[in-house]
Amino acid sequence: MNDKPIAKRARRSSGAMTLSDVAKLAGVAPITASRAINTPDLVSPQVLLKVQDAVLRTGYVPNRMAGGLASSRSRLIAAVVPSTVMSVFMETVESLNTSLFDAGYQLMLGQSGYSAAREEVLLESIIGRRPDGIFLAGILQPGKGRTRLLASGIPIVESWDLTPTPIDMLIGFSHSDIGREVAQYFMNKGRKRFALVRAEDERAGRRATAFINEVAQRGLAEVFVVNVGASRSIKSGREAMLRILHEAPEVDAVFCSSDLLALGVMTETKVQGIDVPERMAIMGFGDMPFMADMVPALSSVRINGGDIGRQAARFLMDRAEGRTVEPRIVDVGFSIVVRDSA
Amino acid sequence: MNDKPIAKRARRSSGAMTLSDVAKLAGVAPITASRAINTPDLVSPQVLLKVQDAVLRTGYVPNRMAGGLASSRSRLIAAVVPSTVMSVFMETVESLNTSLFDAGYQLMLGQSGYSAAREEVLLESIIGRRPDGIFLAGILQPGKGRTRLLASGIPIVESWDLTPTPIDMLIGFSHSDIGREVAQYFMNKGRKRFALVRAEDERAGRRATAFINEVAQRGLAEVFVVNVGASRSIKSGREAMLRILHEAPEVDAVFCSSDLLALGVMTETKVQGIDVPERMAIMGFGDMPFMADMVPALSSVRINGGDIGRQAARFLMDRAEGRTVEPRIVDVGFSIVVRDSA
DNA sequence: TTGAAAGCGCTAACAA
DNA sequence: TTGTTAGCGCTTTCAA
Repeated sequence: MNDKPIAKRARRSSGAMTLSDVAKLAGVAPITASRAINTPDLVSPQVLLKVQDAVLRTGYVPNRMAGGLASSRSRLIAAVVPSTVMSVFMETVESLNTSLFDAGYQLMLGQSGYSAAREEVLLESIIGRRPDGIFLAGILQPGKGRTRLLASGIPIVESWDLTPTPIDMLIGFSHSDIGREVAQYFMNKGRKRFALVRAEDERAGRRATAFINEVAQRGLAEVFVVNVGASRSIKSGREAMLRILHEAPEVDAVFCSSDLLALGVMTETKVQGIDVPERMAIMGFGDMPFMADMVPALSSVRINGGDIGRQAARFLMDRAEGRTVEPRIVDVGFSIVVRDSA
Repeated sequence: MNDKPIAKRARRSSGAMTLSDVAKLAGVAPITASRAINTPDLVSPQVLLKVQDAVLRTGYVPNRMAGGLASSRSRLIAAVVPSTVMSVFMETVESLNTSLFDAGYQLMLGQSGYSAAREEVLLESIIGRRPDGIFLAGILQPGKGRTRLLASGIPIVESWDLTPTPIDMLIGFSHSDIGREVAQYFMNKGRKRFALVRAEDERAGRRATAFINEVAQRGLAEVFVVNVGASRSIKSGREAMLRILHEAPEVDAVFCSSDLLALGVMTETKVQGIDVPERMAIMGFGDMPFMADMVPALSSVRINGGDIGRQAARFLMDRAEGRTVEPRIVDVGFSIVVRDSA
């Protein structure tokens, strides 16, 4: 359907309506049409009407690439997440997207896919779009990507963790605190022998370490750890539970690094006829929306992902619009949601 | 110092490195630097080296807004989905994103949030970015949005459904066929009395209607329908099962409009001590990644979402790069994945 | 193989 | 309140 321009002279217009077309139709200068559209208060009512009419009649949609180039403001925000399917970050992305959209910004989504090399290419291609801000699910480790980001001067929100040295802004929580508090919770409930089912993930590692240390401090037996690698599935959780049952049968409480793993652990206890929580307490991480409705309902560590997204949107837009942001580091905390399983 | 009589205006450069900076450093014209970066084959090896060196030394990242404006090619693809959390579309978005990224495109993500008004604003703001293509999760109903999209001339892929009149390209499957085949499957297994647990959703409606018609054609008792409205949760599924048990206790097979609903239905059967599948067969829709690992494993209708994303990416890029796409309508079909629950 | 010129469509800066 | 002018940073066109 798209016909190529068969012009002899070098016309390379895209063919879409432009601001000049609208201005001509309204009988004003392009800049006046621009004002009528973007800052209607600065324009007389008559002109406003004429321009609005012209916009309607032409079906004009402003070209934001041109606008962005001229104003150095793209009204684009980029978000980088490891994955988008069944990911604990999507609640944050959704609320970020909604907040942004309501304020006239758009969201570009990048997947780093848990690969550092890919992340670096991604970051470069994001910078190329000159977004007004970048949201990172996680903290960027020192390296080329971090250096480039720093050099770009683009407002950045890192998240989902705490560090004294963020690139720019940070909205997160302490993984060590989580590990410690879950261990305390279990011990206060009288649990004696613990297992950890965790994915190969740096943050999960810190929760695990804090959990293990806390248990050690109270002089209880060593924590039995199952590392399921990259596979965060229910299936891995089931296999992990099987290993626990065989290799550390006296375990009476399991802390999992994700809800899906916890669901797998719980599924396997059911299959093996083990009572939850009487014989085995189970705690997940992430509190996916439906964990409350499982039977037994899964206890989990809840992160308010929606809140992180909203705050990130505000930070980023504040900075994009020249306002200063204080504080630059926000700890949103977490909560242990106690349900049937623990 | 300034010997020119005419005062210079304030610069409004963004401050970032530009192609001219690189060109100057390399001792060539900007256009030559551009060629060295974008079409290295058209440039002599010596020039290539000098430019690459200059890029490295300046940390230059091309401004894609400027490039897009000049070339009318944004290398941006937009995707519109109703929701991003626990959504059956995310597998498609993820594969779309990956395919696109590997070919040098980027993805903008829009959420329509099941609201037509919001969708229209979204579509307009998407068009403003002049993306090289748009992916729609679903089929766009006639209206202002559809008209605008048609007028924009942007390549479009609609999906997840079939229609003889797509805006442009279409990758989908038949919801009626699904309803019919699931009914047949149940009946062939000797089931006699059916229930439908469905969300308020047009496509779920068509699956339901086809299911009901097929059952009626075989002269079996009327299908008991529970419409859970907008709430696609496990909780709704549990409540629906409760209603079925009270109001239509002879039901021996349930077809749900989503896996989450099916999971809820299955959870409630367990609570009520009802044998699955002996006494009650359950079939979901969507085949979420972990349904296979539940106990009992949930039977479901599987859509190859990854394939839809990959094909959509190819279609969109083909069109963006001036190739013609045939066929414009692709039926990717579906499969009934038989596991324990049915 | 390289370059000069002329925009792409818009807005910042300045002027009236 | 409205308009003129000059770019934003890049690529297309045309020419050498």
